[in-house]
Amino acid sequence: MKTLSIKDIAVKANVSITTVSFIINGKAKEKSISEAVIKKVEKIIEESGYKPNQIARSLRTGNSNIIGLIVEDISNSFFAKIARLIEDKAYKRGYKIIYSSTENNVEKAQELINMFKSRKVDAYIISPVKGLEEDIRMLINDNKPVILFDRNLRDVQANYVGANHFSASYQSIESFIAQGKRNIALVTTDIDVQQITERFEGYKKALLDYGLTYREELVLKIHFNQNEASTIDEIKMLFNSEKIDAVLFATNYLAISGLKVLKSIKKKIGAELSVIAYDDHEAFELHTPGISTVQQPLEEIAETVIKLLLSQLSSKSILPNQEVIIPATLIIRN
Amino acid sequence: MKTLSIKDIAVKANVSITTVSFIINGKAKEKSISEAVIKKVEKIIEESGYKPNQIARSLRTGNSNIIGLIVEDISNSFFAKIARLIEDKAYKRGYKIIYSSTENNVEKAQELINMFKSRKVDAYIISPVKGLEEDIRMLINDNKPVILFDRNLRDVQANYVGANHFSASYQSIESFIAQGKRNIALVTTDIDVQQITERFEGYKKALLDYGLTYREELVLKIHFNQNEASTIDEIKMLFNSEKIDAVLFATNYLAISGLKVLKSIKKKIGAELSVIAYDDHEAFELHTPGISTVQQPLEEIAETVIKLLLSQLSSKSILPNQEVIIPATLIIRN
DNA sequence: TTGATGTGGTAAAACGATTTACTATAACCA
DNA sequence: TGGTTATAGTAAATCGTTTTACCACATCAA
Repeated sequence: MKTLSIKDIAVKANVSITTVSFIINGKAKEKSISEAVIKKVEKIIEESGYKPNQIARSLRTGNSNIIGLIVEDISNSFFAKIARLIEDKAYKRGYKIIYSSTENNVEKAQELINMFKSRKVDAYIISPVKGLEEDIRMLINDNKPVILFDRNLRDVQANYVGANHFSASYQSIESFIAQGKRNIALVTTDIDVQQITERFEGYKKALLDYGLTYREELVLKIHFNQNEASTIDEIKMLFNSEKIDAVLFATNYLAISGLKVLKSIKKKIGAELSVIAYDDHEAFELHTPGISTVQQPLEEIAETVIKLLLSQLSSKSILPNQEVIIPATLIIRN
Repeated sequence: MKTLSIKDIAVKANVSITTVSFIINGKAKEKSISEAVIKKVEKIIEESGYKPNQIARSLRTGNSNIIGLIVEDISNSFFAKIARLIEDKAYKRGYKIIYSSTENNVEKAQELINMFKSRKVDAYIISPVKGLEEDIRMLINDNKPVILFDRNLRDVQANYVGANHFSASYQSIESFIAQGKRNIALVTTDIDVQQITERFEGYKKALLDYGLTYREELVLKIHFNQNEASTIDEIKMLFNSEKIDAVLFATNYLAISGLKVLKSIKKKIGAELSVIAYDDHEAFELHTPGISTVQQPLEEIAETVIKLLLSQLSSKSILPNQEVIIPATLIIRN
């Protein structure tokens, strides 16, 4: 069974292709097609189950009603949840989402952008990698709406939606200090994006503001792409070699590795050791005792991203870039 | 900056469009294009950064090098991980993946299939929903490779890759019985797909084989699309009204809700209550005590799916359907 | 009666590639 | 010599839409 084309419909209805096209695209009235013809054609379309070929349509119009979403790793629960929320919201507005993971790898990210470009996606939502600046600038030059989220790039002017990482991190450390903690460690990654450096800056600033000294040996920077076993080893070393009474994990997957370490070395979380994890995860709520976390407002981030994107898509002129910083909240559990 | 077309390259190189196309598609040799021309054109392509328009290409060739992946919910860690693995493997073979979630909703699933169809995806990987039989049959009639995974549909002949749910569930119950448990509950969902019914059958069969009676009031079927709060309420009721010394949760998200309940009603997991969760999750390893789980071999499932798919894609003739059942393993933790 | 305006529609170009069928010349060889 | 084959390449059709420019006829106002 060959798939039907607009031509088949035109033949069946005994009208021109043009007429069918106008009807499909809701331009019938405006193009003064009679009510009778509209009805007839619509009936035939309905009965035959004809669906326009989106590829042909995209080729002609240059757009696709598709939004490309590029994240670091779709299997990370933070991104998976954001992706799902964005997908839902976009879907309701008639846009489809296609997504892919960069694995924090510039080349892969560039390839993805190229793939999306050659598929003529209408807009991009990107959680960027350092090194992608030029590619993103080209998209913007091309007049494609681009929204960065989760992490910003200093050297590129674009729309951005993200949490206030500095202040969330600062508050976390403040809360440790309020509990009387003095030996506060930070386990973070070595990826050089604003989101991560801000968390680091917040940590540092809070220490200094409260008269504590910043000690390099209490900060562990895990190499991004390494396997979990090595991460666990490094964290284990940190805990074995330093006296630590509080620790902030800068990402949820680091916190998970960290909790595994604590479990294995039988270090109890509680009075003698406080833990805060960045980005919530089911495991933290269920953990005994509950693990305090910095919660990013996923729903709000997704909604803001989509809103920004749609306003760009629907406006003829180029809108000024917006940076939306949404507060993250510290959830204390125990 | 307008994007370049094959015509621009042809003009620059002073050859015909045909020649450029042959070179791009590696058919230069076969079509006897001289080495000199090949070099020249390749240089120009390289320098100009020309990338073929995939939309035009798809329109002409009728395929897209894209595989459509349809899952229940991309934010569920099981699907997110499978998706990521499939994405990686497909990517290495030159295929891109686009994915979307059905939310276990037939209409949404149908819409997704239609969207993929009109984008001419080359093949489909589907974790199906009951009610999708006819749509899947149409894809197969259309000669598109289709692989079902995670769940099978009885009324449709297709390739299928999944774990041995019956036996995993049976073994879980066996292990409870070996520990001397007698009041064994099952918390499952009401979605009517083979995967879920098999888990239920395994539960039932094991009870009967070991001389225990199947008691309906120990089986809780949670309505699929309900919010977590109601789920928690129902599970709480189950634990409050029945004497239970072991429980099997048929999905990881149900187990997470269940663990929240146990935590809130302060029921300790251990000697007096054993728990097994279906599909692993970070939270289970970290939980104190560790939660035993049925682990599906994600890597193997993904690999099998892709292998099956690629063999279909590359074979001219239609291959017979295959059903690959992969054993799941019970991981005992405490 | 003429020019403008409205109504109801269509033919054909365009989007950017792939692919089929063709041409022109050279080389070969019997 | 002429017929065949190889070499090097191209023109044009095609995929399925959207959109521009146009046509034919009717109506209306001046």
